[in-house]
Amino acid sequence: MLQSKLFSKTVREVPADESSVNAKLLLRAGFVDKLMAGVYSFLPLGLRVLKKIECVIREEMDRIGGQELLLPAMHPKENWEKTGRWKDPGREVMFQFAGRGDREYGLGWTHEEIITPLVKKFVHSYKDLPIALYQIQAKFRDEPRAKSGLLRGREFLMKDLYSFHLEESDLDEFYNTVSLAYRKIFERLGLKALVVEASGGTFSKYSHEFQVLTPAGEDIVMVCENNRDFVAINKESARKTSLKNLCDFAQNREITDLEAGGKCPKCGKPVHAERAIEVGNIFKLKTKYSQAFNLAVKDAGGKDRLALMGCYGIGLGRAMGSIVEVHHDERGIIWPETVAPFGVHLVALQEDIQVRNAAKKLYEALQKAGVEVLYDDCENISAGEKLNDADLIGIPARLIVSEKSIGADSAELKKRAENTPQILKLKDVVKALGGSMD
RNA sequence: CGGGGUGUGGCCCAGUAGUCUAAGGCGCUGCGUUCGGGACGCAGAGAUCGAGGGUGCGAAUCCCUCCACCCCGACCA
Repeated sequence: MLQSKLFSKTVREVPADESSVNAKLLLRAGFVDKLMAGVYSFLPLGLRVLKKIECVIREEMDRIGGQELLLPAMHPKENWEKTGRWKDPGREVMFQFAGRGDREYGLGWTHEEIITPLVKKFVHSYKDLPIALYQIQAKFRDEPRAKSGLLRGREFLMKDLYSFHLEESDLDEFYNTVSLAYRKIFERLGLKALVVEASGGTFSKYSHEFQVLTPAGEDIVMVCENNRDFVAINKESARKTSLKNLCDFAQNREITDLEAGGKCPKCGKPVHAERAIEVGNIFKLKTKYSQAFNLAVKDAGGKDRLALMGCYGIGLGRAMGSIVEVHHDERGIIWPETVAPFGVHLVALQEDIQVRNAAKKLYEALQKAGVEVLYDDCENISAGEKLNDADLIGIPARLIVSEKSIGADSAELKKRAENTPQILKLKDVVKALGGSMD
């Protein structure tokens, strides 16, 4: 991609009304635009990141046997009346409106009311179970207070997976499988997630949240200092703690009666209170919705049995915002390679014709080699400005071509998070970036 | 929904004891000079001062109502 053709531009001034790190950086760097509180447009740069996140999630969902589908965003009132959620909590969180002939509709803020009757149409026998269906789609929630940039929105992309089982043991096993898949997803996204016991809220009593520790978070989690994930997150304590005897205790403050400094009920070590953002969660719904829609299947003995359900969500925009909260410095974003909008940022530092030619050659060679490259070919822009923009945008690898480097028949390859560049001969650049010349 | 804050060209803002050509910076357009960490000169374009109402000869500025955005709290898969 030629940067001179890129739709969005970086801006120098911090947006007036934003204080969250992710909002400031994503807006300044041109990844997103705010339409209103909690509702954002994803610009070309931001959409690339969102798609990368989507891709990671899709891969892991497919890997555990999930089948992707796409449900409607607009729902008829009737489905929601079946579960009683048109009034409560529908009245608070659901955008509801009337169409032609006063027929009432709502925008989906979750999809149990749609997926359950859908599954009922196709699944009649225990032989059809288990089944796991997921979608990646916009959710709408009339939040009392949208806030913190992408972290809490009124319209946001979410991956929601629903599973259906005959036996409880099968639900339990799949719940576990999803939990492991989620760990993998967040790891791939560059997010160190803590698995936390939580209340099921309006959904169920059985749930776990995947929490990323950050001061930007809105939850407080109580975590045992010997917690496996917590130890892994805090590298310092990891060195001190032996890897044996690790604990798995962590609870959302909403459901715990522990206080900071209290003793872990599992291992007796002190418990810490940490601020965190919930990037994913998993629930066992059991028969709550299969009952409402009478989703029953014949078991091997010919008897009708209600399907057992689980549901599992990840907010993509929230994940993106969380990544920025965790991966940035005073200069800008530092994207993990897995979600960076481009693999490398090629910067031609001067107007000099030799520099231009060398940069253009590199650009073409890299593209040919399958490397995603953003080429800053902008003219009449000072070196400092280009470098600052590159820092802000945060592509993890940067390739600088300049009068200096060209004299040595080389380019500088620099990691976004590091200061010292690696000097490479032009012919070796493509290889260094993981491409090959043919 | 309670509390606090803010609304002035695309962006950041000055101006709020009332005087009408609303200041500056960024960005944008043109010309020239620059070119390794946010360059410079000259010349330009661009504003229903959040909205509606009111009081004045006169309102960005005073009064009333409303709206939006941000933050804290409540709430929250």
